[in-house]
Amino acid sequence: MQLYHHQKLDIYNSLSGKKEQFKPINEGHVGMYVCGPTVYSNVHLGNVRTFMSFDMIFRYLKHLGYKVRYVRNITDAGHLENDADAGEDKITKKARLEQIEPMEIVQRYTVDFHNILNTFNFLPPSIEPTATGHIIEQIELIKNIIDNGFAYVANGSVYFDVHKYNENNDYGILSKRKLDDLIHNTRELDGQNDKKNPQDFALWKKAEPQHIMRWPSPWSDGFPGWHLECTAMSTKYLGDHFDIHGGGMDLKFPHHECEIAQNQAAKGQSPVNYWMHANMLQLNGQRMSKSTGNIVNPDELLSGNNNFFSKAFAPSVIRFFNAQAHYRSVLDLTDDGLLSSEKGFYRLMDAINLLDDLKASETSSIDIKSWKQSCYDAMNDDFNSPILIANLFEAVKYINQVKEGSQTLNSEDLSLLKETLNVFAFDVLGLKNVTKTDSGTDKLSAAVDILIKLRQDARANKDFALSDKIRDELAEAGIQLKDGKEGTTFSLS
RNA sequence: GGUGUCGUGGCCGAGUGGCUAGGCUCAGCUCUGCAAAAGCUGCUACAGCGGUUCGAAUCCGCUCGACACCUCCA
Repeated sequence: MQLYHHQKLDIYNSLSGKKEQFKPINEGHVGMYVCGPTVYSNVHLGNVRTFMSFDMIFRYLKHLGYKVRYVRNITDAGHLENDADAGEDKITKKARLEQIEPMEIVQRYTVDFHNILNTFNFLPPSIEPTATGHIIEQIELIKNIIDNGFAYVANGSVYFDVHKYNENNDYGILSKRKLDDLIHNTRELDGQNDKKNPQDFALWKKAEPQHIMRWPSPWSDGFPGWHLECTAMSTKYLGDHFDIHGGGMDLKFPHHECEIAQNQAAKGQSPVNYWMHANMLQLNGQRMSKSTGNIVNPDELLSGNNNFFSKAFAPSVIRFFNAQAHYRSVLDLTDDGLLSSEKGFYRLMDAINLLDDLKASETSSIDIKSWKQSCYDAMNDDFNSPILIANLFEAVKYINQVKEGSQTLNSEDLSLLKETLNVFAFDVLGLKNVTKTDSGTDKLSAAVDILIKLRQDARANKDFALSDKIRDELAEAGIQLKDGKEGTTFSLS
């Protein structure tokens, strides 16, 4: 009996604007697609936040017992930068500047992306397809859309006919826009001469002579339009209709709106049951942006090598910080915020590490079973990780109280508490148990234990000058002693 | 200009038509030789102005403000 049979999960669906009970198309199986990065530069920290949220969602679905196929693509084909650039795409442009092959750029930043995600303890997706590996599928899709009358060829390029589509379909169903409003509010842009209407978007773009990335097609040597790859790859691996599609809030329009239109036009059905959108990450109250300099890269955040933060932060601290906000809320990255999360994170880890030392009693004075269910209730409510964390801190209180002797747990509840904490802190939230003590070596802790013993002896002899000297000098060296009822422990600061 | 999200205590950040979110900070107490750590206690907020209601921070309207999208962006 899998957990999902008795844990009722609600998901906020951007399509309906409501929380809905999650019911997969095939019982026990979940198909989830998340729009991945464009690998033409180092991965953006905001991008990392989005993937971190979906990593947590992936982890929780798996924990519930679902067999999840999680597809997250790599966009390596290059998107049109803008129409004024006459078809030159971002990847080509960067390659030209650095005098190397486009695929060399792609390779470099794909490796960077994976390194960063590994550092943050991400689970790998089930499939990580690349856009360049699915050119044939994209061409086939375009043929379907043309055959069904929703696209037209113009000067070697193919465009999706939004106005035609909107006659019997709702272009704007996801982003809650009206085509009429779009018509009245679209700016005049150059280089759109081939399009019938400015709202139309490219399915295939003819390559200019200087364009290096190009593939043959029935219409021209060129490259696919930038919404098409996700339709091609999601349906190839998850089917024409699948459970969950995720991405950043800013992809809702036009990207995801176009995916719906493409799928509807090519396959006659809307592709996705549950659309999920993660919110933006800000830096000191402002959007991150290269042009204003208000930006920090993931590796700069981890190394402390930046102008925004007072110190380096461990990957798990950043994960914890992220999980303290709901995935649908804007999160503001600040030094104060990270520092306070860091303290809380280590307090949680210290408590978890105390578990093995706790002594079981005959009876329990705390209702661990209902505490455990409240952890599930939090996650079942649209993956509410902040409430989950509030519950984890309840457990911190329990652990410390049992240690102090003001509460008791029997051995059954003690192992249930331990098991549940491990599940949520490590399996679901993806934290790593990096305690301050763990950062030392066995030899260090043996040495500190000797000093602790010497200090005990000094205290027993009322030689407080010596005992305080040991304590204070260790503190100066970054080793903090903690006196408890059961003896003295230490942590590194 | 259009569309959408939102505005919570010293800070961060959940939630919700009547019942303590949680974290960090701060104060007091317990423990301690003194501290630290840990525990306990306290600090009772929901932008402003109207309205609906027995009752609203939670629903509605307006005002102000923030953010996102509308143009590459997670």
